[in-house]
Amino acid sequence: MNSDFAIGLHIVGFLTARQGQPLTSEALADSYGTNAVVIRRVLSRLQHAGLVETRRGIGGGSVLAQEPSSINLRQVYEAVTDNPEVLRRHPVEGKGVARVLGVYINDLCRDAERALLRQLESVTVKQMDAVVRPRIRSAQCKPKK
Amino acid sequence: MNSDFAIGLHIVGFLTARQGQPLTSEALADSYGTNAVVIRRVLSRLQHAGLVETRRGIGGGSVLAQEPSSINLRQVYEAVTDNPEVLRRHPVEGKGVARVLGVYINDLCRDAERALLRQLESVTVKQMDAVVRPRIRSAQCKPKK
DNA sequence: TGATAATGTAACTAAAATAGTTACATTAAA
DNA sequence: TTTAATGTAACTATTTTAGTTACATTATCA
Repeated sequence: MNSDFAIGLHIVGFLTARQGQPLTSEALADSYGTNAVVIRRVLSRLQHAGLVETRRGIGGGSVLAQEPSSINLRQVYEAVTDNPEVLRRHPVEGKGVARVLGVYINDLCRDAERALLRQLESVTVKQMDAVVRPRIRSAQCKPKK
Repeated sequence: MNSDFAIGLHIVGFLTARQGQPLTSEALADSYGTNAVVIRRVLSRLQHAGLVETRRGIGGGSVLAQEPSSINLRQVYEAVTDNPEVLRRHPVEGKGVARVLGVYINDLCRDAERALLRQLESVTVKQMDAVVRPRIRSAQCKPKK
């Protein structure tokens, strides 16, 4: 697993907090702490999945392409991930015991991953924003006293 | 994620099917299709977790150290894994938005992983064996007709 | 129209993770 | 005491990951 899911959530979360105000890949990169190209590569995937829209040129940048309430975190995960597997598969070219075990183990991995995806699916971007945004405000407006 | 979980399950599954007959790392390696040292490294972890017992010397090898019914697959997973995280964390050294998002995203990853582990926990080695063993037999005694 | 500010993307690099291998010390059984 | 096994360190090759440079493309605006 690479960092693309964390980056994707960062992008989506940040864009949502901005409520339609476009953010540049540069701003996102500064925020996440990486290079703008790394961000653009993830943005490109989010675009293809229809989760984000990007405009070039002066005043350009990215915004969410859908309502935060209609995007769940599994969609983000799948948008940014080539291969959704998080557990390494058992080779299945073997024979006899090896093959039988391989098939069983791989089915099992799929079940476990399904459970993970169900969990991600149960959270929408809107729900994420509802938790995150108030914390951002209170973090920015320095703790009173 | 490396292949250690698949290897660990292979080991445990194979040992269980053997019902107390020790298997050498060489035999396990041939079965999985790797080098015996790779197997021994995983065996070493399974031993430390108390899931497997190994004896050196002639006639040596490994056997299960517990009843198959009292081992679940989460135990195998945790035995062979340094870091049980399957989703890459968000860096959390940032400030403001980055930090708030990071904390939220990491909590979320933990929840998703918990769902995956719960799934693994729900399957015992005995249950695995109950599915796998019959298939091994029928694979060995060539399909009739 | 031309300067500017943004994205898109290929190509390269450094570092880390992964899997495999060799070598050899240790242990236990026959 | 020979033989067959494990334990483990050290090394290598490959792949993955993250980051970077470079530059073409696109859009805005003065």
